[in-house]
Amino acid sequence: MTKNTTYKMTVCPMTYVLEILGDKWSFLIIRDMLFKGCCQYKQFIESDEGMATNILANRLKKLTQHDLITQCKDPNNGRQKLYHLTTKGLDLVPAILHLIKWSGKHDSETLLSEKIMHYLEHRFDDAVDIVKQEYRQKCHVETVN
Amino acid sequence: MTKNTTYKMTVCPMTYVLEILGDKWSFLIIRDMLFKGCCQYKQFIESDEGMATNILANRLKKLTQHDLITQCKDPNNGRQKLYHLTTKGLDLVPAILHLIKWSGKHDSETLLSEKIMHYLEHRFDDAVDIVKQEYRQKCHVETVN
DNA sequence: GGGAATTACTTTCATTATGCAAGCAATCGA
DNA sequence: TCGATTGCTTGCATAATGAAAGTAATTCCC
Repeated sequence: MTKNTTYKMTVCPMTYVLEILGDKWSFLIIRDMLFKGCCQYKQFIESDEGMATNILANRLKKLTQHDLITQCKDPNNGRQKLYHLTTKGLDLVPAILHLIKWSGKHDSETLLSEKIMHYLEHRFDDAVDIVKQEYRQKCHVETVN
Repeated sequence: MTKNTTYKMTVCPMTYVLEILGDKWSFLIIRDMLFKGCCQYKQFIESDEGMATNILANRLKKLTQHDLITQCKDPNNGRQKLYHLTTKGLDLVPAILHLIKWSGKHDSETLLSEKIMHYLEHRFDDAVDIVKQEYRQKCHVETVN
């Protein structure tokens, strides 16, 4: 199949992803895990956006039920739970980076640095690898320490 | 900047895109425009998902205000309006295709054909081009006829 | 060992969004 | 000119959301 072949993309369902992530908060939770290293309830609450506690609990449960994240007790502090992205969750990285790229391109007040923007535009696949790799390292450090 | 350079992706805002598209319906409207060729109010209403008329009107207005779509009168039928994606709207194609790809991969009941799935996995950039190209052709035909 | 602090929720209740049904105005075809 | 089509808008019942307060389990500190 070459690029010039007419290839009708007719049936393209996306209700599944919208069922799980079709709201304002779910994507932000995953973004905070990826880029801010959030893995505790407290950290999400303290994050910029000001999510209500009940909404956070609701979304963490939903994301867990759909196997995008896992919950486990912090071995060093029984009060705390640790939340981590699963492989299924990490699979969202390309989609999320495209959404971020789009935001950076079309939001005149974006906080996205030109450096990162440039990287997303010219080395997208590398960016995906880096984000995943950094996340896995972060996770490993946090769960082992 | 090579792939091996540690490149911290720390500031990655996506509130802008979620402000506009952070709900169940907005993405579906754009998907219907891209893949089902919907460009009239009626067509969106008749589409699978069963969107309420007030919600549709609300979302079309919002997407228009944010310049993702344009509205114009059908020159051949004054009762009808035609809705079309702008360049800014079409810029969402990569993100949407990744969301569709993710849905196809992780939804056990997906309707996405293996053929398209394979294409999304191995020729993603071509898929983006094809979808955009097909949409532009469709648009041209519809607005000129 | 006991009281205060921390963490992760849950509950309550006011506000907002959604969804269905019906209505309305402009346009068109006969 | 009259009914049908199209693209909305309105009213109202129901569901989701959000702020504030409460709760239970654990840990820290003396």
